[in-house]
Amino acid sequence: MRTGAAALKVVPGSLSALAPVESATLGLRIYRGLRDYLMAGQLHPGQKLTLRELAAALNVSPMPVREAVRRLATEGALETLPNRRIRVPVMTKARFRELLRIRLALEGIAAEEAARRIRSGDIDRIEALNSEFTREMGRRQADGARLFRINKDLHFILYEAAAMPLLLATIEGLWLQIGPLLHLSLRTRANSKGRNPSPDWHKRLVRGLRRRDAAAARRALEGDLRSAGDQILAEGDLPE
Amino acid sequence: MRTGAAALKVVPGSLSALAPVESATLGLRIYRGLRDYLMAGQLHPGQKLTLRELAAALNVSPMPVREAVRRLATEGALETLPNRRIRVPVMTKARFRELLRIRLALEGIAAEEAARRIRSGDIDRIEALNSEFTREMGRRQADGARLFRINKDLHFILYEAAAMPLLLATIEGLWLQIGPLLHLSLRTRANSKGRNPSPDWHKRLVRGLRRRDAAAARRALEGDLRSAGDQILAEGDLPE
DNA sequence: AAATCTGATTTGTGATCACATTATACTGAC
DNA sequence: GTCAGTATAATGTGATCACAAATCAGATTT
Repeated sequence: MRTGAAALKVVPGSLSALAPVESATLGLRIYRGLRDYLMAGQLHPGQKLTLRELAAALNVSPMPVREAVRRLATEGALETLPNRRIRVPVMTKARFRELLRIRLALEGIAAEEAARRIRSGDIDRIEALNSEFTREMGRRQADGARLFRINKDLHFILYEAAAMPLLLATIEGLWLQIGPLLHLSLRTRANSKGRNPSPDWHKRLVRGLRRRDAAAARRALEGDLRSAGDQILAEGDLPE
Repeated sequence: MRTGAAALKVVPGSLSALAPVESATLGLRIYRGLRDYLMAGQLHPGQKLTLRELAAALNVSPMPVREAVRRLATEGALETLPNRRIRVPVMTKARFRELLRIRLALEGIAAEEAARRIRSGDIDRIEALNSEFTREMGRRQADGARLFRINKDLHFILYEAAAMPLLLATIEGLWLQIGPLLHLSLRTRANSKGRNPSPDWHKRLVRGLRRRDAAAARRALEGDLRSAGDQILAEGDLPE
């Protein structure tokens, strides 16, 4: 028997819809919390953290915090300096360009594969999210956090449709590193609306998906990543 | 001051060649040991591990072992089942194909970039390693472990020459997952020598690098990965 | 015989403690 | 003021302990 629930003799159709009892370890929940916090841009680059401080804020012992922090460190979302200090990594232009190049390759694969396998319902969901996205983009005071969330959901519907779990995990790791910056850029881009000469890559993506055109889907996605990346690089906030 | 050594007033040319005192945490050393052990194919897929067992074998407390194991788990080199059990992941054909596709994309980028930046001395080193490789390949009883090590060193000279640290770390993570399998395949391929119609991809790679031809270097590397991958898939040892 | 139950053992997880190392505040000398 | 030196506080690391959950062996029932 694997779990307590599985030990019951399940009569088909009677208990099969039972929600599995959720049990995550403390370390895992703290990891997720910190991850979302980082993605939302709530921790700024260079900021130093301490285990005891985090533990006190979360009301747990330093132990599970240690685990969560070390996991984020191996994913590149945090950094342990040789002095054993923990901090949020600073994004340099070189690091950002490298990240972008890797993303173009991997998310491009995901786009191609998704174009072949995605169900039309998921294309509808992407289209709906894009409507929300452009609507929020058009507002006078666009909500950067909301834009980021919508954009992220939109992209990950695509990536999940590729049905490549290892690729998905790798892409998630990359987003974890660049998330906060995207967050900033979206707000800026929204405020500088009006003179936006770049095509609507999301819309092109949807068209490519509907046609099952893998190459077109990849081109649209690459255009989206590149335009966002160029914008961030052009803003000049990045050191080095 | 960062370290004790740096606190000394270093007279240029007198102490500057002092070897930095090496201090790695226990967890890090255990991680490296387990990683090399996994890469060498000493742990077979599906094998179950326990923290206390490893700790006893290494003569340390379970704590640093826990850290090393969890790090390997986030890198995909180990697996923690929902039952909290730890085991070496089993490689399925689907997972292997996905891995190969990601490797083609990322190691292809590294090959291109390396072709532009590599110094001729490193090309010589690659050429020398390839000589060793073909020599070992030609022996009656080829040493699979040695073949794997030579092949790995050869590839990583290339990847380091690309000077993309993030890309390098990602590629290392991928090798960590396929390492054991390559290990097996190389032995098999060496034993089935004679009827080997595939071109010498390593040699083509060296030629491409000398010509600074990024496209040729990528093609050669892709050919190498594909031929090794096809061989492993054809052997049929992989489940599912 | 095969399946179910039950108790003992072992597992990973989290808390607490000890310690070497590092950062920080403080002092005094020039 | 600026810098070297020192003492105090705080940090990450690793060991040890406690505990719930999982595993396994043997007993019992169907």
